[in-house]
Amino acid sequence: MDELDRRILDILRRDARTPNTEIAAEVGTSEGTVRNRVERLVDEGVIERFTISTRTGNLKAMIEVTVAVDVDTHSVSERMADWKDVDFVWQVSGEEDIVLVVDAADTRAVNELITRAREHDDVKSTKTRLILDERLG
Amino acid sequence: MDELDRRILDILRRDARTPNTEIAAEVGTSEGTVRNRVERLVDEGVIERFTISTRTGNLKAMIEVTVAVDVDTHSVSERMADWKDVDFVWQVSGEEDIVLVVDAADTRAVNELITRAREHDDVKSTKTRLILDERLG
DNA sequence: AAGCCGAGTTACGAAATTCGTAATCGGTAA
DNA sequence: TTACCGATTACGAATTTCGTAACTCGGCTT
Repeated sequence: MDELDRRILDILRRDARTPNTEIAAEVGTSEGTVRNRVERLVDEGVIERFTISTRTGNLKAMIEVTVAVDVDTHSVSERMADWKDVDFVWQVSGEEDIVLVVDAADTRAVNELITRAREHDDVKSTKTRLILDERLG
Repeated sequence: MDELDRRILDILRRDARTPNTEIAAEVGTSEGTVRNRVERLVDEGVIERFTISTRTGNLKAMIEVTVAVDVDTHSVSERMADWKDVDFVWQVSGEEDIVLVVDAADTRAVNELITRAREHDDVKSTKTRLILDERLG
């Protein structure tokens, strides 16, 4: 993870479809080097995945979930990751245990997710924040 | 935004490098159609950007920030988005006003961000959660 | 009903990119 | 110095993307 890697990552974060040839020109090296390094970064897990950020609905939100103390948060979060409209599931430190980041069509869809979470036996409470504005770093 | 669009988005979310030809085969249409639709989805803003999710450091965290009531959270969050290691800046509803999602090398780097936030005149308080585990939806 | 329009889809050759692989380079240890 | 190893570069082949023109199929007008 040297400076060259970081510059490549910055470019890909901004636009993951940037061709290796163009990245190479920008950072002053060859296509093959960029290709090798990107491949290595993926292998090392630095790049978790190539993906898209979407705004399919009008509404993004964080649903903070508290589960009972004797629960395996790992398996709970694994199941929640499969729920529709869920972008991320984070196990976090702090008052709550799990945070769902969701991107839904409308408030009804968000409410469905909240309900679904609350209906879960292991879930003690939820707290929802609407994401009013998102800025990418 | 029909079923075909949604299937294409699902595939791209899983791997944004999937060739149009492969997507077309999977959803049962032609390369051109996939290309047209992806282009349209980008134009409509449904796809915000092609990007990578990274784990450059060992530590991800959420820094929840409360700012003074008379402050323009918009401009504050805009500046914070430029800070190093910051992936997202969200303006949110709820007790706190802004949430920073950060990906840092170590606790020291996270602490630097917290300090930087707290030194900001407009920031009244911060609350940090470590992200112990991340699962992609 | 015939004709027409437009959005979406398909077809296909050209351009660009990715990929496989072998040669080369640079630094390091023996 | 020599040998060696990982990283980089070079280059032809395979694949993908791109530009564009033809086609399809509803719906609408006359």
